[in-house]
Amino acid sequence: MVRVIPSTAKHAHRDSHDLTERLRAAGLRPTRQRIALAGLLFDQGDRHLTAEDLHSEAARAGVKVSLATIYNTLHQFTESGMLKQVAVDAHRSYFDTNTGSHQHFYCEDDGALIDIPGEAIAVSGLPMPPKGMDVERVDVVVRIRKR
Amino acid sequence: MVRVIPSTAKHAHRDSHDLTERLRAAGLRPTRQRIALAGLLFDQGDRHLTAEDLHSEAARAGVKVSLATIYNTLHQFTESGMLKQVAVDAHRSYFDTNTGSHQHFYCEDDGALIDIPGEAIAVSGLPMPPKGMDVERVDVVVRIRKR
DNA sequence: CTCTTATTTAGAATGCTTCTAATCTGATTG
DNA sequence: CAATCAGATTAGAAGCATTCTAAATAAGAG
Repeated sequence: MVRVIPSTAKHAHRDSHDLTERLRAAGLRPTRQRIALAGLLFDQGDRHLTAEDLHSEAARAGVKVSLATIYNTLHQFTESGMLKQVAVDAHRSYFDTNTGSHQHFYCEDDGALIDIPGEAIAVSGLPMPPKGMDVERVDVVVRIRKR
Repeated sequence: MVRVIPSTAKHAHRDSHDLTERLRAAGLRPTRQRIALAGLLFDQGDRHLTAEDLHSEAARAGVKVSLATIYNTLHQFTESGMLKQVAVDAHRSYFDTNTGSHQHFYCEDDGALIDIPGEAIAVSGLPMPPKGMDVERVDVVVRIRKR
């Protein structure tokens, strides 16, 4: 009986190459840790996760990475525009792999975030920002809870 | 020469009485600490401040209050609707004495918050919340920075 | 005034994040 | 391909805001 090489092997190779290029483009050395974390972050659609989430996910995936590196990497990815940081609650800070313009439902019961597509929503009547200041971005958080 | 009783004395008395009633209405015993903190919080218009801000303000005003009480009080006031908590940044958590519907500019350079009146701004195109959930409130944060 | 219960408090504990200094690795050069 | 060196990673310490704990204090009822 022939053991079929899983197709993920091929993907892993292709992805790893893409990720390497992506890191280089961001001015970051494609190290083992950064490639692994980028794989976890970007290989499964839009995600919202905390530093701790990513750390345990890496552990589960058998990637040995220190918590310090998790933080460094999340911040570097955020600075280079690969991630967006979402401040939703004094207690929880999420990193969002969807860097496009979009907004969130925030469930106060369990802390879950749900994307709201950017096209769906519109904010009107914004006053001018104070003199000498530019608008960086507009965040909308719709706080919801179980009825 | 007659020493005139400062008019603030009269106000202090009136305010203190009002505050006492307000605390009672919220189901909170009007203790020395809560009355003093309520005075600092509500006697000077709309304010955005952190626990640490209030603590040092109390110290400056000669009111002896522990930090634990500051936190307890801020949370109790928030639960009873006298304050609103504003999550704007992973690092800074503000309490807002303006509990009406309004939004904020957030200056990423220095962490300052500036009110945007609720009437000015409108959010349209909000999708329905997931089944069984109610919208609690919609927060808009306009992030600005120096040009 | 006494009793009961809520409140306050100092200080310890927690949790998340950043810092430090040492070690290691990726990339470049000879 | 070995040496080099700046950049990256790491364990653990440190930092900071917040919460917890257990004991002391103060408010309100009777």
